[in-house]
Amino acid sequence: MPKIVDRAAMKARIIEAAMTAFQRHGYVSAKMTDIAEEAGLAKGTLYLYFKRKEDLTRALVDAFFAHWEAALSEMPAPEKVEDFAAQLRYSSLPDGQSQREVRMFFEILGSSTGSEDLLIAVAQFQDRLGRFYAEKLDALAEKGKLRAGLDTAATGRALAAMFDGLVLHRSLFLTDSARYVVIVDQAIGAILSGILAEAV
Amino acid sequence: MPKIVDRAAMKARIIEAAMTAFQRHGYVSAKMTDIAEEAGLAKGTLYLYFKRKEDLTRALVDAFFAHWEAALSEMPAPEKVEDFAAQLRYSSLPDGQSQREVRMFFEILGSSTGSEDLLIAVAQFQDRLGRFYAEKLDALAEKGKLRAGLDTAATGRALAAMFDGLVLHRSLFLTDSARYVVIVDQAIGAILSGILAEAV
DNA sequence: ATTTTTAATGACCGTCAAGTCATAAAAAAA
DNA sequence: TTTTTTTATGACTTGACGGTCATTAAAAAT
Repeated sequence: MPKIVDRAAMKARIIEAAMTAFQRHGYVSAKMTDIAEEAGLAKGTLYLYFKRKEDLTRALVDAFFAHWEAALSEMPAPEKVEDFAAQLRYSSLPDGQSQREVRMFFEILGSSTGSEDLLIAVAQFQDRLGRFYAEKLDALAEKGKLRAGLDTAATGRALAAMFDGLVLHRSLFLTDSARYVVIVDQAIGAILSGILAEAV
Repeated sequence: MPKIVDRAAMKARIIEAAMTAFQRHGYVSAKMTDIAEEAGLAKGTLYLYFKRKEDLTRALVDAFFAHWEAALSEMPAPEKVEDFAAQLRYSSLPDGQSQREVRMFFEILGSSTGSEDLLIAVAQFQDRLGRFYAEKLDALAEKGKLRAGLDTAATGRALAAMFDGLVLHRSLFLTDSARYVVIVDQAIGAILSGILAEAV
C-alpha cells in the first residue's frame, strides 16, 4: 500500500543538485531553496533526506572523496621516472570542471573550519593521498631509481601538501593556463632533479 | 570645541580586536558584537570606522599583508645554498600564533570566494611572494649554484604555491609537530637536490 | 562654567534563510 | 475503486545578525 522511493537514489540526486547549486551560487550563498529548485523538489523534501544543511554538505564531501580515490586507484605503479613525472603532471593540471570543484571544496572547508569532524575527514584523505604518492615512490625506489636515504612516507605526504598548494593556486589565483603549465613543469623538475648545480 | 580622536589608532584598535575575535570564535561565527566587546566598544561605534563588516575584514587582510611583507623584507639574499634552505625552512615552520593566523586567513578567504576584489589582492600577494623567492634564486644563480636552464621566475612562483600548501596543511591537518618537521625537511631536500638517484 | 561640535551608545528595525508541519499527492495493495 | 501508508509540498515560524539612529557623553575652546 505505501508509496516507496529509492532513498539512496534520492540522496544522490540531491547531492548532485547541491554540487551544481554550490558551483553556480557559491557555497555560502547557495540556499536550501536553490538546491531544491536545482533538484526539481520542494525545500521541505530535502529535509526528508538530510536533517540539516550541514549533513548534506558532509555527504557531498564524502561523495567527492570516493570519486577522487576511484580516479587515483586507476593510476598504475610507475615503471620509469618519466611515468611518475607524468602522473604528477596529470594530478596538477585540473580541467575547468575540476578547477570549479576545487574552488567549491575550498569554500566549503573554509566556511566550516568550526566543524572538527570535516577537518578530520579531510586530514585523513590527505594522508591517504600521501600514502598513495609514497607507494609510487616505493615502486621507483625498489628499482633503484631514487636517491638513497629518501623517506618515502614523509616525501609522499609532502607531495600531497605541495601539489594541493599548486592546484589550489591554479583554481584561485593562476588563471593564466600557459603560465601555470610552466610553473608546474618547473615544480616537477625541481622535485625530480632539484634546483642545485650539484648535490650539497 | 569638538571632541577629537585619532581615527587611524581607533581603526588599528578595532582591527586588532577583530583578529582576536576571529581567532577565538572563528571568522564565520564572530559577530560584530563580539568584535566590539573585544575592543571595549559598542557595536555602533565600529560603524563609525568601517561602513560594513566586509570593509573591516578587508582592512584586516591588508594589515596582514603589510605585516608579512615587512617580515619578508628582513630576509637577506642568500650567500650559500644552506642559507636558502634555512630561509625556506623558516618560512614553513610557523609558530602556534602564526598557525592560528593562517587558519583564520584560510577561513576568511574561503568564506569570501564571492568577493573578487579580495581574491585579486591575495593573488597579487602570492605573486609578490613568488618574485621574492625568485630574487633569492637569482642571487644563487649568479654565483653559479643553480642548475642551468632553471626558470627562476616560474620556480619562485611554484615555491610560493608549494610552501603555501605545506603551511596550510600544517595549520589545518598536520598537528603533529615532529612529523611535520620531517615532512618539511624531505620537501626542502627534494627541491634542492631532487629525489632521483641521477638526473634524467 | 558654558558652549559647541564630534564621538559613543545600544535599543531597535528589517531582512533573510533554516527548519517545521498541517495538508495534499502518490502509489501500492486489497 | 477504495483504502492505507508513505512521500511531497510550501506557507509559516523562529531566531539571528547586520546595520541604523535618536539620544547621551565627552572634550576642546572660550
